[in-house]
Amino acid sequence: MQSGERRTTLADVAAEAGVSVALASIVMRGAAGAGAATRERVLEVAQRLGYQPDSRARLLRSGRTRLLGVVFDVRHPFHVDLLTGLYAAAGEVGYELTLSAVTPRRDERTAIDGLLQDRCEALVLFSPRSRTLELAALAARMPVVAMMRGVRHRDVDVVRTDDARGSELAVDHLVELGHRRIAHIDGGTMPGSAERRQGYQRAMRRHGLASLIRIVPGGPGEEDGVRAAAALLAEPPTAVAVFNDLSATGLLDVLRGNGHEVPGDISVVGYDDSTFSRLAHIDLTTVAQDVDALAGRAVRRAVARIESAEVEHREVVIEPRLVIRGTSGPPQ
Amino acid sequence: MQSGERRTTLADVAAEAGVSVALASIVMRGAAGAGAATRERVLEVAQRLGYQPDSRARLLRSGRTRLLGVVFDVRHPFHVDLLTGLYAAAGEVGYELTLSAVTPRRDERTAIDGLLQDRCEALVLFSPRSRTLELAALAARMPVVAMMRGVRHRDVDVVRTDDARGSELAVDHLVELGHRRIAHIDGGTMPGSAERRQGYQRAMRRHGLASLIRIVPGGPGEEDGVRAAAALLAEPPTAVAVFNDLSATGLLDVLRGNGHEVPGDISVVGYDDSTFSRLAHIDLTTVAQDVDALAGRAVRRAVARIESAEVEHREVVIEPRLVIRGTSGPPQ
DNA sequence: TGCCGACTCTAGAACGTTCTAGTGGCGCGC
DNA sequence: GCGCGCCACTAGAACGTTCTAGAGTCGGCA
Repeated sequence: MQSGERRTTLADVAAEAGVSVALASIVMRGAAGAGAATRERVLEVAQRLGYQPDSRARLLRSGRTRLLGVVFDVRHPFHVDLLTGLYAAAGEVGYELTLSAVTPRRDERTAIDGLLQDRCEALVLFSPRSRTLELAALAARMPVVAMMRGVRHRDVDVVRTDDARGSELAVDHLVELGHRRIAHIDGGTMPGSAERRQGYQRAMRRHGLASLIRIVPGGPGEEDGVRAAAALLAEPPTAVAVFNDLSATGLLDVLRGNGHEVPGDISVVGYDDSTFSRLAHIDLTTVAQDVDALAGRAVRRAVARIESAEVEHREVVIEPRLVIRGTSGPPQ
Repeated sequence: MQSGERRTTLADVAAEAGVSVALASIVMRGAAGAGAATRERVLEVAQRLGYQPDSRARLLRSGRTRLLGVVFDVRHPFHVDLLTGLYAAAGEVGYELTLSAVTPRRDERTAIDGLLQDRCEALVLFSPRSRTLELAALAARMPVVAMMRGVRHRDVDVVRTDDARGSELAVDHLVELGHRRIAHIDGGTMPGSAERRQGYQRAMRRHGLASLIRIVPGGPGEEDGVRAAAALLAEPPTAVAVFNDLSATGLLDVLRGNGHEVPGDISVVGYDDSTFSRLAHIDLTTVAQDVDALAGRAVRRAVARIESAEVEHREVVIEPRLVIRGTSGPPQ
């Protein structure tokens, strides 16, 4: 049905309105240089014919796409939360987003390649797993903003939460409640894992608890929390700061399943403040990343690079915030 | 930095390889009509110059985009799960996906408009909230596949789970366990809500429990489950079939908070088998939608319409499957 | 009256690709 | 030795826009 009739083009509108294509273009773009009467007439005709500009042709000619490519991972609840902020931030500066998802069956390389063909003007990567070298190669071609991960390369911009500080907030909170034997389940090879681990260590030392430092290998998924819980329970601490909310959920489950009260016997603090951690049913004390700040800074940074403005600092670090809910309390 | 040097185009490759642009195009597309030696040489040059085809120009000329537009809602965990399947299904038939998200601050209309400019060849809408009339208007322009929602219009294709059957599965399971006083928390105005409600009613009648039918108004979110729980607890049933997993989670929380054992005092069955319902911590008995089947059928249907193949049935209905986990058991 | 500037409008090139319609050369069969 | 078909390849138009350069018109002012 739609295959037969060609879509209406600018030429159709121009012909119908009795003006040149160029003038019709001017009107459609809202550019200066068209009389009021003509403008109105062209718009009326466009409306009537159901004209929709062809962004491909438009962008082919103008060389600009005003498109930001975003790579996110469907498995990270936090990524999905962040998308909301990113759409809003991009809209404010007149840019569009084009999304490419990493899924269990679609890796980051594929996701990025998909975007490159779209000719977006900058790349925003959520927690990229790619090696610094690969990111640098990308950055040589177009502005690249890495989020939630530090990248040591002068061409790659970074917008992230102060993860070390986040971990410290968690530990400070637990110490304040009276805990001393506080363990940390880390994020394995995930971006941000090292920082959160170091923040934990630093805070423990600051509180004179260096000898009680205990780090259990973990990862980003619920199953990682489950596995870490097993290791932990041989000699249970009174509190645990976990790499992220998902892993914390896995831990919580094992704890409760084994008859440990939370927070009565053990307090648990997550990281990310993902939507599901807010579920009253989980009610997880957690370290919140400031979604709007992260999104806003990332977009503004990408745009600044596109428009080749001077940029002050390559790395933007956002303060985290502790959200106290039901899984943390004083030790017995 | 990237602004100075123009990106390498097909003409550059052709010049460097000493062939015409047309021939270079043939090689890059892998089309027939180029000698083996030439083919190899052109590919080598393209590789060396880091040539990336410009999809805009390519598609502008060929009129094809091989692009499927997908509208999903970041708030629905199930949508995100479904994306995984959709990417895989699209890849198999040589199509790409372009995503547009609905967020709390970006409505469906905006999401769809964004895609229209991308010139995708068909639209796949996850649980669309738009009125049938609007969907029909879209469908007049391009193939439209509505997922997880029935649409009564001959131009709109539908791929959905047999939601009535899903509800029946839930009720059958509960009856089999010995329950009789089974309530239903519905999904309000959500797509699929009416079908799931009717399935519940039908199953109750089939089991001779017509007089015990009890429908509590709900919705898709956790907060809807919380609200419904309040209404329910005035006179608690022994089991509840809930519109979806998120709402069920809200219900679960209130039940446990009020000292009701699950499944001891009350059994709860959700719907969707979203990733988080699998969290051991929630461990929700639920009705699973077949993600791969849904995704596969939706993509194949969209492609069939694009290539204007004859299509047998406008509506594809997938069988749901009951997943028994820890929130359902026999009544006391 | 003549000139200038402002304003509205237009013709045609350009963007990077694909597609159509060829050209030229070579081998083969008669 | 000629015609034919096939293969490798090419020139140039086409896609739907935007942009550049310039043309025409009109009013105001010296």
